[in-house]
Order: sequence, then C-alpha cells, then structure tokens
Amino acid sequence: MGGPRKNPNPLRAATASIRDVAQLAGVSIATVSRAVNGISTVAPELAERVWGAVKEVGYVPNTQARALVSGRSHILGLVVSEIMNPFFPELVQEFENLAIEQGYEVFIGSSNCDPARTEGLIRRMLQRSVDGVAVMTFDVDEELIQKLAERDFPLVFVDKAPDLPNIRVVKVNYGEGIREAVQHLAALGHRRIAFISGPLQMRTAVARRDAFLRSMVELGLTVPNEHLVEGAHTMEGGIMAMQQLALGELPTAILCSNDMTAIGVLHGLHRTSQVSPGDVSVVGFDDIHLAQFMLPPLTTVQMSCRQLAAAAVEALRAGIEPDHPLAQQKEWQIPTHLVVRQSTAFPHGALPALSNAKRTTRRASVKQ
Amino acid sequence: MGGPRKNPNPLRAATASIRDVAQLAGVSIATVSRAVNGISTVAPELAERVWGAVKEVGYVPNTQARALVSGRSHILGLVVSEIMNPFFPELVQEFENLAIEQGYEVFIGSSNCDPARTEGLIRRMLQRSVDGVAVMTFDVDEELIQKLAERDFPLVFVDKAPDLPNIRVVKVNYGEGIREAVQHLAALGHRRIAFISGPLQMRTAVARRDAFLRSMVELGLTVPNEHLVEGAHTMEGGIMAMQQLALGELPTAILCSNDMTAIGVLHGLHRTSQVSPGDVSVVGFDDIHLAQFMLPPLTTVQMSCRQLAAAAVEALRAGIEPDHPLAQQKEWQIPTHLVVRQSTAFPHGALPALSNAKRTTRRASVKQ
DNA sequence: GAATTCGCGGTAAACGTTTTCTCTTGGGCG
DNA sequence: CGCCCAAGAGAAAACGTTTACCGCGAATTC
Repeated sequence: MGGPRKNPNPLRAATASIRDVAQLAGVSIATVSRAVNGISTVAPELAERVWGAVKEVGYVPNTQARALVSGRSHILGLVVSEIMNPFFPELVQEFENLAIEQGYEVFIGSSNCDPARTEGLIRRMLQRSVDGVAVMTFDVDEELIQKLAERDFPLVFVDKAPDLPNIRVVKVNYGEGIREAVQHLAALGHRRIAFISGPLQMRTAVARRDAFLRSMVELGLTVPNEHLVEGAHTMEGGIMAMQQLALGELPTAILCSNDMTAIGVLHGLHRTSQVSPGDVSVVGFDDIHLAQFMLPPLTTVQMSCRQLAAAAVEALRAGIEPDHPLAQQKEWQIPTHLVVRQSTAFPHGALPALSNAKRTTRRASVKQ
Repeated sequence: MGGPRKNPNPLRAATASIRDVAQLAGVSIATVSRAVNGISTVAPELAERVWGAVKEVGYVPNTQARALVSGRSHILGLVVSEIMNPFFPELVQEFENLAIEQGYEVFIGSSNCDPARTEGLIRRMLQRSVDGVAVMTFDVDEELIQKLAERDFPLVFVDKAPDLPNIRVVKVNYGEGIREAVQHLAALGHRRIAFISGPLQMRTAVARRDAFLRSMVELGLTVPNEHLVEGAHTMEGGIMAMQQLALGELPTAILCSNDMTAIGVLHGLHRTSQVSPGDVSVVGFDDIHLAQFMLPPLTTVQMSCRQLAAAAVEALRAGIEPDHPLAQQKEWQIPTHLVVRQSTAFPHGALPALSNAKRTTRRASVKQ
C-alpha cells in the first residue's frame, strides 16, 4: 500500500498529514514520526529536512490518531464542586495554566455537589479517555470512590482517599490556619466565638469544624451548641446561619467555613439592625480574590489554590507518566495561613492587652 | 484479516471493543456499529441481540477512534475573557450543561483579555479537533478574526463578526436594558448621571457606552466629560474610577459597564467619607449572582447568560451539523433588561413625582 | 414466471498516527 | 579480509471505529 490513496474524503478539512510531510522530505512516515517526537535515532540532517517539510506544509499531528494508538490522550479531567463559587474559577485557572504548560489539555466539570453528576462527569471523561482525573470537590462519597477505584486509572482526591495503587491525595492542613485565626481572635479579646460550618455531609466541612473545636479547647474556650451552626458554603447559607445565630445571644466573633459564607454573614449582620457594623468580627476561609473587596475587607484563612492546583497536577502526572520521579508518592500536603484584614477588631468593652501592637503590625503587612 | 488479533497490548486497559460485542452477538462489527448508532437498516431482533451483548461486555465506544474516522469529535471549544470574573463561570456552567445535553463535550479556555493567549487557545483547541469554537470574550480583535477565518471551521463571536460562511454571531441588545436603567434613574429624579465604561479597546465597552449616551440624549440630559470614565471591568477598576469621579463634583448616580465595576464603586463610595451611603445611586450590568448580595443589593441590567449560552450552542450546532434546520441563520439576538434592587434611590433633595408608586411596584416584584 | 429492485448484513478500506520488526549499510575487531 | 554488531531507516501492523461497496435472498413488477 504505497500507491496513491484511493478516494480521500473531500469534505474533510485539507489539513496536511504525516504522509505529506514524508513525501516532501523524501523519507518514510516512520521517520517523520520519530523526528517530530524527538526520538534520537534519526540522523540530524534527516531530522532537519523533516522539520523543514513540517513547516512548509504546516503539519500538525492529529491528536486523536496519536491517542488512539498510544493509549494516552494528554487530557486531564478536573471536577470541581461548584463553578459558581469564586474559589473554583481561581483553582480552574491555575490548574489549566499548569496543565497546558506541561502539554496537557483539561476537561472541566462542575458537580454541583451531586454525587450522581460527579459520576456522570467522570464516566464521560473516561469515555473521552482522559489520562487521569482530579476530583477537587470536597464532597465525594465513599461508594463513588469505591466504584471508581475498580477501573484503574489515575485519580486524585482532596483530603482523604482509600489507599489504592492508582489513587493519590492532596491533604490540606486546615488546623494550621484555623488555629491562627482562633488565636488571632482570642488575642483581640474575643471569648464567645461561633463557627458556621459547611454542610456536614462534606468530610471537609467536618474537618474544618473539628480543627476549630480543637483550637478553642487548646485556648480553654468553650463553644455552646447554639454557636455551632451548619451552613451551606454559599452566601444564602451564611445569611440563614446568621439569622439562626441572632436568635440567641450573639457571639462577638464568627469564624466561617468558607468566604462565601462569610460574605453572607456580613450581609446578614448588616440586616440585623440590633448590631452595628464592626460589633461582630468575621473570619472567612479560602481567601478568594473577592474577599479583599468586601466591606469591610475580609480577614480570612488562605488556602492557596495555586498550591492546590500544582499539587493536583503533579500528583496526576505521577500517576500517569510511566517513569515519573514521584511515582511512588501517594500524598501531597498544602498549608493554610491567616490573612488579617479589617473584618476583625476588638470586641466591645474588651481592653486590648499587648496584642495591640501585634495586630497593627500584622495589618500593616497586608498589602492593600 | 478475520482471524484472532496477534499481539494485543497487555498494558492497555482491558476495555471491551466493538469486536468483542460482535463476537458475542454473532454478527459483524459493521452491524454492531450500525446498531449502536441507531441506523435503521438493522433488523430489530439483531439490534436487540447486539444491545444485549453491549450490556454484557460493558462496551463503550472509543470516542477517539470514532472521531478519527468520522472527522467529528463532538467537542466544542469555549473561550471566555476572564474566568475570574463571576459572570463567566455562570456562562460556562450554562454552556456546559447545554452542550452535554446535546452530546458534546467542552474545552474551556480563559483568554485573560490577551489576544495572543486567545489565539493559542484556539490553536490548541483546533489541534484537538474541536468541532467549533465559541469565542465569548468581548475583546477579540479584527486581525485575529481574520487569521482564524482562513481555516474554515465553525466559529461563534459575540456582538460583531465579519460576514463569512463559517462565522456566526450572537448580538446582545445593550440599548434596551441601558435605556431602561437611564429612564429608571431619571424617573427617580437623577440628572447628573455618570458612566464608567470598560476598557475602550473592547468593542463591547464602546457599544455599552454609546447606548448610555444615546439614552441620555433621548431624555435631554447632558454628560460632562469628567462623568465619562474608563474603567477595567474589575473591582479594582471600579475603585479607581470612583476615585477619579471624586476629584470633581460627584454625580448623583453612576451607571457601570459591568457588575464587578459596580461592586468596586460601592466599595469606593464607602471609602469616600465625604459621601454617606445611599447618597449616590449605582447601577451595574450583567446581573451576576453576587449582585443581589451586595450591600446594598445592586440594581443592574441583566444579560442572561443562559440565553447567551443557548444562543452560542445553537449557533455552533448550526455550523457543525450538516443538515441543521438553522444552518442558514447567521445572527442570534439576546435582550437585556433592568432589574431594580436597592442600590438606586432618590437623589438628595429631589422630590419624587409619580415615579414613587412605580418604583415600589417594581421593587416588590423582584424576588429576594 | 423472469427480471429488477430493494432491504439487510458482511467484508474490507480508510482515518492518521506509533511502534515493532526487518533490512541495509558501515564500521570495528579479530 | 571477513565477521559481527550497531545504527538508522523503511515496511507494515496495530489502535477502534465508520462507511463504501458488494452479495444474497426476498419482494415487486411487467
């Protein structure tokens, strides 16, 4: 079969194929393939001739054909909980930049916190033969993971995942940042600190709440039940949680499980006319870009989506590429840290001790 | 070549192929293909046998192979300006839902308003042989369009595009909503209304500003030069534009080219201590989800991203699918409408006429 | 009743690559 | 000088589909 092709589909876009390059360069298609892929066994002058031909006909390798035979598509899947939550676009952006940098393309899906939808997304991604999927949803359930683990392909989860050969996990150290936040509030003089969690069926929500409780215990502070409210990681959830808190004696400070909740709380505080702005300190979690533009700018615990994305991409590559240096690593760590802005202040009637100087310094160090 | 395959790659995931189905059902692979694709020429009982075998071996067609031979990948490209601007995640979400519903997958890219990046994105999408690309960036430049138009594949732009066979356009009727906004402000008693535009190299920004100016002229109102400020479609831009406005005599109302700008303006107004909240009315554009959670909730011109996404997907399909009913249509229209919330009020010292009743009615009709 | 179509299903080519195997050629070593 | 080995390049198989083409039996038509 070296003769002219019989009946080339005239409808198809007239894009140059490897054969055109081979013909122009006067070599076989195998040589073109090797040259294009930088395989060293091809003689330098031949490679040069091939590259010349590639340029001339504007050859671009067909990724579908390449994927078909090599079994690798160079596409990564990324599943996020809620694309409408501003944290995730930031994560998506970072993830995409990193992936592209390393020669991958990305399929993005938003699960909307629906396990069935998550499953559908991943199934469709697999059908498109992605090389691996990062499930950064903070809300995966056990049985879905089990189901996914059966077919074996590289998977990356957040926080927790079963110890299986193809599953890797990015662990976020919530305790660190949350402890900083609680200590910050305590240093300002707050004693009655409430916590608005995410939906408690999310493992992540539980982890953040537990980190809060541990930090409070460390400082010898107690948390009455009515100061432990379940939110929804949304603004609406923050508003409703605020209403619930307003039923009893208000805390002097509120720590929120994410920034959207905190924004809702700020909104709710404004509505509750019994309290004047600034009376109640509010701390968020995530440090989304929007946080610094709230009124007042939000003090929050930063979870770097850049680091998160970098860890996820690296973990995926470790699972995908046959001889990746970190192929054996199963766990990546991400720190969290407090960023102090203006939504936290001294509680009414509290006399600041030496924490005053400290606070000023910290605030000064935050770029406006 | 009907015998057993020689040396199947053992590394490859043991996923069933069309051959396994054919063998189990006792038919040829052609019949399986036809049955799976619902081609009517296959006898009902045979089709049933095939489907049984499909279920049994868990056959899933390989999209790469399918794309390779059919020339259609069933992947759509979507390029947005700025994934970090909350409007776009909403658009992405809608677009993705619609695309999936119709059997397509989506590659998403964020251009960050960089034409070079846009070009790179589209080039990479083409390399992945997407069936078409929707460029919803509000900032494409002429020469890029020209360059893209050379290769012919279905493209959809927003607002304006050259009249070429494979290019379709979704036109947003800015005038409508902006006129409503200006009339609303005028009815409240505002006369000095400022406009903060987007970056003026965006054609869209110019279109919105011109719509504003036309509406003002219609009402016999004039706009001094210092009340026409160029922003950046970001919160930072809104804050800076506000600072610029604060240099002269403040307007009583400010219309912004998008919601992020409006949020920045609210922020900036708060900082400007010479003015008390509520003194200056602010109107946004887009109606992002966040808008209703601002303090005060933002009156804004709604551009439905659902309609935008639906139009884009439909326009793409019209260009892709050989006998689509709308194959000849080149233009889709999207309306805009004012949504009144609490960021607009009577200007200081103005006596409301009969507009009072009207306003109350409208506000009551907005769901909280 | 014979000829012609028509419905249906199988065979094989084609899609554009990668990769294995094979062949040629040249050089080093005995 | 001959042999063996290595390097480099080509031939061809394989990847998993779709689809053009062909053949066969049944149905329709004159």
